[in-house]
Amino acid sequence: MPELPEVETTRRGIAPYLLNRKIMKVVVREPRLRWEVPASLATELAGQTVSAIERRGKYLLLRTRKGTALIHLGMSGSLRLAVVGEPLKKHDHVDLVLASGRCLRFHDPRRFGCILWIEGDPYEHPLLAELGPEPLSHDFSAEYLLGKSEGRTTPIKTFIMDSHVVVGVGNIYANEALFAAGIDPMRKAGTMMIERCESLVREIKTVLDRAIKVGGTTLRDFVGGDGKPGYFSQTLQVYGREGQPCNNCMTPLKDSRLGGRATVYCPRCQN
DNA sequence: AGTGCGGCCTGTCCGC
DNA sequence: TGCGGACAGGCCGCAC
Repeated sequence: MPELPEVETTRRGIAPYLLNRKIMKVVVREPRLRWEVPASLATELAGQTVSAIERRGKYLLLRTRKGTALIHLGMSGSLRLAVVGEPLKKHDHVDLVLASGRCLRFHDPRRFGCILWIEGDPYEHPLLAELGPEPLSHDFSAEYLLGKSEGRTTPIKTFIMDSHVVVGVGNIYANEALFAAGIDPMRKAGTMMIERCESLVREIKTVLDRAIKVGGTTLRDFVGGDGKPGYFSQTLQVYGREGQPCNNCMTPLKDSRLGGRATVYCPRCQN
């Protein structure tokens, strides 16, 4: 389940091996991802040099002069640098082969991820054009959240997980940030006052920031390892702890479902 | 327009 | 021990 910190860690991990390097060949073993891998990916990306590796939300963009490979890791995807000829693991669906003798290997058991080929400005692509601000940017502020949430009746947790509001806040970090901010996940978004917006924005930034820093220590895993940096190394206060005592007040944590997602919170500390 | 839900997938876990 | 079913979740696309 790569969340934004994992995607950013992946970006940093693969960048040194891809930047200004030529993609010699693209091998698609299993095109049936969330969307079919287009034939144009192999025909157009082969022979191109990667000019930049960017991240927008949980999307990675491999930019070339001719176009952009847009990659999403979905729920179970990962990218790693394999040595060409290295035995394939189950669900190694796509290889981007480099001249160095390595290849960027896309692995995704559940196939919720995608790899698309975009020509023209990738940020005008429908998948990217309507996305909300980056959570770690100054555009994501208490004032922004207050304005955006006005009149909205959806629960605040569902709201902050909406990529059109702010990108990159997945279920785990939504639970953690709401606990840290002392906000009830079920609270209607439109009832948030500026002070609550301030603490929620602050905690979202803090939890993501911390996770990226932890991810940075596992960068070496992108070559020869399993390519899966983890948020599990950080202490989770509520996620997966339903029924256990709140670390703040010892009240048993409650769980419910919001938008079909596991939601865990402290009934005493969060309101 | 906003809200909520179905569907895509497979690995893991649980109960029988 | 083996088996089937529930569950997990990002995010689009649809229905209300």
